[in-house]
Amino acid sequence: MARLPLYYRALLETAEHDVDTVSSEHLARLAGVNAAQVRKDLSHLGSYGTRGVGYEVGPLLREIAGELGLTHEWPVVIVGIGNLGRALAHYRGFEARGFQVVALVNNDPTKLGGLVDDLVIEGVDELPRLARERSIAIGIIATPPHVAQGVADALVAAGIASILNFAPTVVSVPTSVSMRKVDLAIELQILSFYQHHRDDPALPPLGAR
Amino acid sequence: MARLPLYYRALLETAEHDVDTVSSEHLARLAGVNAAQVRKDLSHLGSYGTRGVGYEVGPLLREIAGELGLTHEWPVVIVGIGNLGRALAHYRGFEARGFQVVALVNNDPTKLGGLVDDLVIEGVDELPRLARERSIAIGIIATPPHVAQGVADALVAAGIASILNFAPTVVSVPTSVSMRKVDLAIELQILSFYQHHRDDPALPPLGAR
DNA sequence: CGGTGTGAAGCCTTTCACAGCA
DNA sequence: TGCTGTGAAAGGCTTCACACCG
Repeated sequence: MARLPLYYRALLETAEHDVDTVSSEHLARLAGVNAAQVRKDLSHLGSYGTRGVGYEVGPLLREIAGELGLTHEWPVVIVGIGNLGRALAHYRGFEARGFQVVALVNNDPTKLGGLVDDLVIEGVDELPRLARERSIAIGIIATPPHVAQGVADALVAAGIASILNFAPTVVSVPTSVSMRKVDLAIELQILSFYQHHRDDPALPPLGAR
Repeated sequence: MARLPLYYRALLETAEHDVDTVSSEHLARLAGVNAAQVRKDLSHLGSYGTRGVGYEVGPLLREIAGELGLTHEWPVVIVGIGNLGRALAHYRGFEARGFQVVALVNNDPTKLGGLVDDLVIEGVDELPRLARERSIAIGIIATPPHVAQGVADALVAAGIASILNFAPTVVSVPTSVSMRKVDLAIELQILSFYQHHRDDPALPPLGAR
């Protein structure tokens, strides 16, 4: 159900335009997917559509928010306060979507105790306490690759079971933990691959990618 | 072939350890995928393995680098110099992988002409000239969502056919252009979804995700 | 033997097509 | 009539299993 957030965003936009009903086709265009897929996805949530009319924006928004667990704030810790970590700490898009950065962790002694906005940078060994005191459920790894596995282990040991990993390395976690990866260099390499194979007849047309 | 960069990174690591032969199983562990998959993927590049022995690290590395188009530097332009854009401009992981940020673009008049490292921030209308003079093939969009579509159009008009989009909105480009998306809020929402449905028996076990 | 290369099976996701309801 | 909800078909990707080779 990785598409629910897309529908959610699309519905928020339509709600802003004071539209209170959308067809699967309209929603599909906004989310950039197929209309049949929208209907199938939404049917899994129960019947929120009216045949011949479409879906009611308000109720559907509430249903999806509930499904995604967006009815309350999620406290987040960022580990690794380099360029990327600092940028993520400042990123407005998180709070707008219900995620609040409540702790910063970095083991570099020169940064320890420093401030980013109102947050003190703390050591990795403070993770268990921070996680407990601030009810942290999500950790973001923005460290160099060679310490990422250790950080992941520390997050797991602190009871944080959802991890977003920006470090360009393979990190393994217990199956009870969910982890998502964002690897910027790999994204560029994939672009480079297609750029390099432009006009390669053996490749599927670009529209299909 | 979105896994080639993973193999590439894994092979670089083994090369550092002065190992010159790897089995598909070893490579699979390093890349975090299935061994059969490694063999199938690599067989598409031709036969670089020796039965009973494994794959020769050096030749395989060169072959993959060639396939990914990593034999030369790729000049990159970053559009949108907010927190994220600035962090990306500083990000070391790009240059280490053959991508060089050669231009910064931002339309905010208060930032125009400013410097980030040695690069001058230029206006969007300079894109065609920059793309031509600096042979830019890849553009990164790190703007707020409401201007992302316009920026994408400008990139395409400037002849840039590979785009990495960080703006949290759906952007459409001609089928001749390849675009990849990284949406940080959506990644967190997906984590939130699984966190919210933890212990939900209707869901597949976490290991399968 | 050990490990690659690969047909075939299995699985999961997407798309089609249309019945059925407002 | 218009659009949802959904079985069935199609397609793509992953995994298995094993023949074959060094």
